[in-house]
Amino acid sequence: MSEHETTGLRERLIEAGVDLVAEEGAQALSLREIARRAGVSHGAPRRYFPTHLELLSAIARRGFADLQARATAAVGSPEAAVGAGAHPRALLATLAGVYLDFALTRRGMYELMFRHDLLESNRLGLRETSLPMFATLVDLVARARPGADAPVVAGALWANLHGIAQLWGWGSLRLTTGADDFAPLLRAALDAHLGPEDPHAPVSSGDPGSRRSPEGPDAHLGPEDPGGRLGKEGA
Amino acid sequence: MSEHETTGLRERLIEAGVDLVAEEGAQALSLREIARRAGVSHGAPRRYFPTHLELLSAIARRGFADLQARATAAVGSPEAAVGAGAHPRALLATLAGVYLDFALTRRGMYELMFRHDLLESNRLGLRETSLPMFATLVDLVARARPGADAPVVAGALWANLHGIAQLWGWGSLRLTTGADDFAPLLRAALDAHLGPEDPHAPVSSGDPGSRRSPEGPDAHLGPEDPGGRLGKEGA
DNA sequence: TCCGTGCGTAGACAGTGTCTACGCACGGAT
DNA sequence: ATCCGTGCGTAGACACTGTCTACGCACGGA
Repeated sequence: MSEHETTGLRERLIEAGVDLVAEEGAQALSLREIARRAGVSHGAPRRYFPTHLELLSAIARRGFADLQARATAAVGSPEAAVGAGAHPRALLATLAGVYLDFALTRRGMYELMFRHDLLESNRLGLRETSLPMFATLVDLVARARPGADAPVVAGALWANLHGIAQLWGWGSLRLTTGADDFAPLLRAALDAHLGPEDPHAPVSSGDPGSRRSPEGPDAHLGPEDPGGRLGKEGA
Repeated sequence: MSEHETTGLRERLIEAGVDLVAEEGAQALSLREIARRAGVSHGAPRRYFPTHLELLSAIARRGFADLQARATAAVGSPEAAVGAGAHPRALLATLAGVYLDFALTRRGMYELMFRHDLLESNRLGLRETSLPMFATLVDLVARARPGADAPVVAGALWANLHGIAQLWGWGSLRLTTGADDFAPLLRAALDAHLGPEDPHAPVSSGDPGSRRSPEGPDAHLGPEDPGGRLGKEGA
């Protein structure tokens, strides 16, 4: 109650939740703890979020927006990027790297985003928040594999990324594959769904250095970072 | 306290949990509700399971054993099956179908099995319970794609199945792909990781009827059902 | 017969989400 | 200038949860 409370309580609650899930994980997001962090009593959130799930959904929406911002910062608009000479395969590798990097660095937020028992995924446009990123995924897949059923391939690829993120996140894939990095799994998934290597790529076919794009995707979003105001890193 | 309580309380608690998760879902698995179902007081489970997570882990272990039993019932030992003339690609399709069928019919149990925050995944050999099935997966992948890095490809394929199971389970993939069945996604994943179609398959290449194996995997485990004593379907 | 030990009961405690009643301060109308 | 109403946060209650601890009861061996 002492600091700069120029912003409304609703926003403060969401930001407290974003901070809390980043620090303590998804299971620490109790209604009362969020209220404590925001400096209000446990009954206060009810004025803005009638139920616990709605508050968690608002927090998760920030995560979706954050991920979306990172994606567009990395690959930009697909038409513009492809028109500028970028290859869809490389853009997809970058996008997949951004996705896995998000899932494995912001683990609590990613876990919350896919805990559908904690979210009201059906209402409130929460599901629609992840649709634009999937649309760009479909677009890039359609360009990378012109003959295929793009939505199905994109869905299978998304499922593969999600599965790698989760199974790698808690160590199952590290145990079974013996690898100490998720890069080979990502490579395998991309090669599987998009073809082994870009066959008629005029530049990257003879350039082995371009293969490290799935390993170091953050090089694309370091300087600009237009999604900084979403998470806690912008406050 | 009235019925046939010849079995010990430990077993009764696990079976009550298996029933409960099948009927009400994973979030209904409270310690006190399981005790209520077993007809004992809320403090009784503590004698056998020092903490809630250990009881949940025991229940999840039943799920892993159940899935494993269905898998071996469907494809049997890989060496024997392949030796008997079966093709690894078809066996993998059957195995994947069994996996997805399990995940989508026993949804509560599958959710519990991969809620690592509810399980003590690191101890107690719970993680080892899923290793033999992954070993057969690696074996079949090694036979289906001799040149590839089998553990990595098998890991990526497993992640793909897991992702499809989860994303399809709560409707995301149905929304994005527009399909009303997960079969095209499963086809896409198998084609991606194992090659588009078995190139030198002498039988199934011209037989479109063999393609329905991912859609109807239970035909393999109807009669024998060696895993019947695991879940509630055997009691 | 007595004792000890295994096993389940019962109550307490802190914590949770939800609901309800209560205040308090601010702004417009009289 | 006074009064009222309404928005907003407080505080307490309720049922429920997981964990801990003390108790009792029945059964088997000495």
